[in-house]
Amino acid sequence: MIDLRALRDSPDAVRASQRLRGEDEGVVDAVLAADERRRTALSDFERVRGEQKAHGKRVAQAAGEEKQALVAAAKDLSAQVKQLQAAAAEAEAEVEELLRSVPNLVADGVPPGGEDDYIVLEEVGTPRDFAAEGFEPRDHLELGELLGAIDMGRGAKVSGARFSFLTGAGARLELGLMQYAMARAVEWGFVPVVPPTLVTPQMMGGTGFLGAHAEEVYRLDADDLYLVGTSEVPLAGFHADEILDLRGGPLRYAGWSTCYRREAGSHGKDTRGIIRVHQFTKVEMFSYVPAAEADAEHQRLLAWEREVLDAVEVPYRVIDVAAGDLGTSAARKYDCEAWVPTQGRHRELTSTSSCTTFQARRLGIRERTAEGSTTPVATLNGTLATTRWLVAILENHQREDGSVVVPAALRPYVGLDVLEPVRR
RNA sequence: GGAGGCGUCGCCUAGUGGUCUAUGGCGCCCGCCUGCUAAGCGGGUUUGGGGUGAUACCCCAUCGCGGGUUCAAAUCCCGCCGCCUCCGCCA
Repeated sequence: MIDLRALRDSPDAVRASQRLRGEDEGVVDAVLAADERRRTALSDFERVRGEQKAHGKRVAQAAGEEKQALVAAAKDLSAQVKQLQAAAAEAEAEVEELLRSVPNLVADGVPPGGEDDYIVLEEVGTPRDFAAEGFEPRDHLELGELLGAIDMGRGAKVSGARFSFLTGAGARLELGLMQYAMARAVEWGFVPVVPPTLVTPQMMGGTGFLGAHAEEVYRLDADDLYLVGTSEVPLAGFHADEILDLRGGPLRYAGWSTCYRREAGSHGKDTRGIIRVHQFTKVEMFSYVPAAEADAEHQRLLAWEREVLDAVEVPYRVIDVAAGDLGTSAARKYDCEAWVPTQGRHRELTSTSSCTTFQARRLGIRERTAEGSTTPVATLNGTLATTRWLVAILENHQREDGSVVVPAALRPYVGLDVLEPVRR
């Protein structure tokens, strides 16, 4: 949720942000009008409520007939209070609802436009020239089947489309990758966390996932809980309604979790293999920092992502995501996309978002200021590893015989130097 | 799943319908006093919001959360959540 006071102060900044995102600007005037009504209604209620309280004290001290008369008058006041309170609550709710519908303010410098209007910041590494090496690369699923690592058929049998089994070398590679990412995060000072993956509507809404993309999340109707699509949700909720002490530096957590996504809007897209599945695992970084340090922390998260990408030795590029493709909560987002040889294009492996104070406002996460008051913190998140990374690792490190060389950094965690085809 | 108990400010705690502004202590902050770190004295110390874009002042809400009863609710009633004790069931 954006800052109501900031919207009052500079409505044009909010309008500009909405334009950049391709969203409705009219909401700004609607909020301003609703806020005006809210403040009037609140003043009315508070004035009469004050009268009622003062009157109540006189009732308490009176006795006999005098008391009877005072109670009669109190009934009238009580009726008024009830009505004014309801009106104030309604006005309050209206502002709240409108304000919640506004996505985060886009940061300065974010490229305008939609999904295809990203800016490439940097390209790292060089794709292998398989033609020069004299063989046609196999795609990740073909390799996965050769290696006994990925089983989509049985995934579909047991759970339906877009579900897979990782078996043998596939399971070892996945677990090794996650362990490696987690070990690095711990080395950088992150607190490792295994969070719950079922969360309340408050947490899902507070992190911004029940807005435009609500149809992407699984909901358990019987329990009114949601399955998280990322551990960002429980890691943000971890400190909900708390006042943090950030004088000693940012609070950083690295969550490992299974993630669930309905992929409702992507029918027919990436149906082969494990590029886009309903369930995968992920190691996610999450930082709580003073609002003024958000940009600096964002750069640090990006740098840490790149360290792990470098360690798995796949070519990748860094993009600055355009305004129209930011999530509800993000003010700025950088993605790292790995080269996938058989697709001849880059695919997202990591994504780091600065949510500035947007999530913190909704979730009530503040810090104590030097003056003694409280102020919302900034929250940021970034990917350190996901199941999708297996796609890039398998394809980029394959050999002509179908074996796959495990990146050196992962070998101690995977327990294998080379993944070999299995006999059937 | 069943029975009982509990939930008050950072911590502990008093408070069974109105009696001043929810007690009191610890801790913490400010000041005074004091011949070193102690003691004593005085004041302050939840959070959110409104007046109001204000470090002062005034007001409203806030006693786990949400409803209800009442002129009036921390207090009475209902639902939910959490913790503790016990019972049952289960990996």
